[in-house]
Amino acid sequence: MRHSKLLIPTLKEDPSEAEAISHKLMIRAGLVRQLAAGLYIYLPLGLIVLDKINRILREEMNAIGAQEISMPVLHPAEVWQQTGRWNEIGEEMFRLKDRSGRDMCLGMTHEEIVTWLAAGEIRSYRDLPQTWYQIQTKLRDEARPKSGVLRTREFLMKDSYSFDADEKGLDKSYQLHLEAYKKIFERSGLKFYVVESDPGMMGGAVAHEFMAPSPAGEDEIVLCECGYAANIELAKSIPTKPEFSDWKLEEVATPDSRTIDEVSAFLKLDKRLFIKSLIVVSQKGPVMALVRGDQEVHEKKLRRLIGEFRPAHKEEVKEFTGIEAGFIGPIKCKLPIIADESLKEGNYVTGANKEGYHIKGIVPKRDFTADFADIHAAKAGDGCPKCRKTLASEKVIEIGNIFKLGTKYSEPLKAYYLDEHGKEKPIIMGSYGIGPARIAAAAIEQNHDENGIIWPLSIAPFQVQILPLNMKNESVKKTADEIYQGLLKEKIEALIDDREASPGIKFKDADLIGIPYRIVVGEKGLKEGLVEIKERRTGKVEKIKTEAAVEHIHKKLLQ
RNA sequence: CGGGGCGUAGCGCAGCCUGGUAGCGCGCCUGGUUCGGGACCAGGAUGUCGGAGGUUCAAAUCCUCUCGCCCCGACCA
Repeated sequence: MRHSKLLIPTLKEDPSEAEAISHKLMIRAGLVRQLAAGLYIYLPLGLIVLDKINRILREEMNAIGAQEISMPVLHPAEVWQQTGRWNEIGEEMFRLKDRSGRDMCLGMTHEEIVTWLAAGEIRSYRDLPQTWYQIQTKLRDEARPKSGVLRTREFLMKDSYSFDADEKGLDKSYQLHLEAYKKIFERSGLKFYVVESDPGMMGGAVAHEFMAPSPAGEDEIVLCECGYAANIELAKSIPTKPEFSDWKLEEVATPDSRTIDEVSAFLKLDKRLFIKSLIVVSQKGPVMALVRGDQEVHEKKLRRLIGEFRPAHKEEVKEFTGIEAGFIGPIKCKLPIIADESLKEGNYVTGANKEGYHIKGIVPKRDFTADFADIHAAKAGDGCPKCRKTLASEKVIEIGNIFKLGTKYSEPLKAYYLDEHGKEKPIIMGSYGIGPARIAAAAIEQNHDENGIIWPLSIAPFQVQILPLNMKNESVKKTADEIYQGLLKEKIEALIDDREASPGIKFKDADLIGIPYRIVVGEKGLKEGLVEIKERRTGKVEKIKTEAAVEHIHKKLLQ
C-alpha cells in the first residue's frame, strides 16, 4: 500500500486521556480513535491488524474442526429468561424494546443463542460432537471502560461452543481448544500463561484463562517454577511461618494503636504474629473474619463461603461487638467466626475487646472456636501449594478463557439428544473465548520501545516498509518504487512511504508504526548502489545491493 | 455506584487563585529554500473557553446545576 493513500494519522505527543502504553501507542500510531468511553473506531492500520489476528483465529479453529457461523447481536429476551440470566445479569446488559414492545437485549455473549440453535438442530448422538464458532461483536455496559481497547463496551470476540454427548467428549473438546489457543497466542507472538481460573457464574467446575503478562493488565496471577499458576482470585498458597513464642495469655496496653501496622510497630513484633479481625455483614448477619496480620482477606474466597457481604461500617462494629474498631478480637466474640487456615497453629496477639488493649498469647482453637478455611489472598513470597517453593506474582491481561459448562445451558433450553439406547440426554457443553483486540493490545504492551510499536511479524499491519527519503530525487523515487513492485510480486505485504515529507518525519513515523522490516532508499546509499534493510526490533542494519533487496527480504520472511 | 482529576484552536497545554482585548508550542494553508532522525524563512487561517442558569457595569475566571472524559476502588457470566 502507498502511505499517501492510507489514513495513518500519527501523533507526535501522547494523548492526554491515555494511561496504558498500548493505549497511547494505538492512538499515536493511528490505529484507533475513541468515539466515547469504551467505544473505538478502528482506522485502516488497526483494522488490518485485527484482520490478521482473526485470520490466525480462523485457521486454528478450523484446524480443530470448529465450524464458523454468525449469530445476531440483537437477541430476544425469552432465551435469556429461560436460562435465568435475564434476571441474574444486572446493568451490564444493554436492554431495549422493539417497536411492538417486545423485550430485547444486545448480546454480551452467545451461550443462550448457540444453545437455542443446538436444541433445534442436534437430535442424535450421531450429530455429536460439534464445535461452532463466530467472530462477532459483543456489547456490555461496562461499569468502567478503561485502558484503551483492553476494556470496552463494544468489542470483537471469537467465541466457540462445543457440544458433546458426555464428559469424556467434553474433555476432548476442551483439550483441543486448550492446544489451539496455545498455538494462536504463540503465533501472535505473545508471552502468556495458562492458569486455573474461577468458573464464576459460567457454571462448570473447570476453567482456564490465558494470561499475557503486562503492567496494564487488570488481573493478577501467582506462579511457581514447578508449573503451578493460578488467578489470584482462587490461588492457594502456604504462608511463610513466623517463629512463635510460648506466650502466656496477657493483656498489653496499646494506646492509640489500632491497625496491625501500628500495633506491630508499637510492640516491635512480626506482623505474622498478629490476628487481624474484620467484621463483615453478610445476608445472614454479621460475621467475624480472621486472617494473619500480614495477610489480606480475599473477598471472592470469603464470598464463596458466606455469600454476598460488605465490610461493616465503624458504627456497626461497635454495635455488633460493643467495642471500637481497632481493638476487637475473637475472644468471647459472639459472632460466627471464619478463620484462615494458616491460623490453625501458633500463638498470637490480637485485639482484647477492650479499648486501648491487645491480648498476647492467643492460641486458636484453645482460646476461641472458629470455622477454618482458606480465605487469605495469595501473594508473592508465599509458598506454592504444590511444591512449597516461593510463589511469584504478575499483572496480566486476560486474552482468552475456556470453560467447561456441562449442562448449565442445555438443560433450561432443552438441548437434548437421543443416545444409542434411545434415551434422552442433555448435551454437554463448553465455551471458549478470545478477544482479538486484547491480543493486539497485549502484543504492543509486550513489544515496544521508547520510539513506538514493535509488531510481531505475524500480526504486523505490513511486513516491510519502504522509505524513499527524498521523493524529489528521481532515482530514489524510482528505485523505491521498483523495490515496492518487486515485493508485491512476491506477495510480500509492503507499505511505501511515498509522502513528500522530510526524512526525519518518515523515520519517526516508521518507528512508531512498528513494521518489522524497513528498507531505506536514500541518495547516499544509491551512489554506491546500496539500500539499507533495518530490523525494527533489533535496530540491526544491513547494506544490500539495490537489486538484491527483494530477494533478501524474501529470505528473511521465510526464516 | 463511591473517591479523585480534567474539559480553553485539529493535538498538547498556559491563562482561572486576584473578573476587564483569549494566548503558547506543534499541526494546518500559501510562497520559497531544504532533503539520512519530527528542517528553515516569510505570510496566513482557526475558538459558541463542554453546556445551562446565576452574581456583576463586565465572567474562560466567582456561584449553582448539568454533561462528557480519565484515574483509583467496587463490579466484570
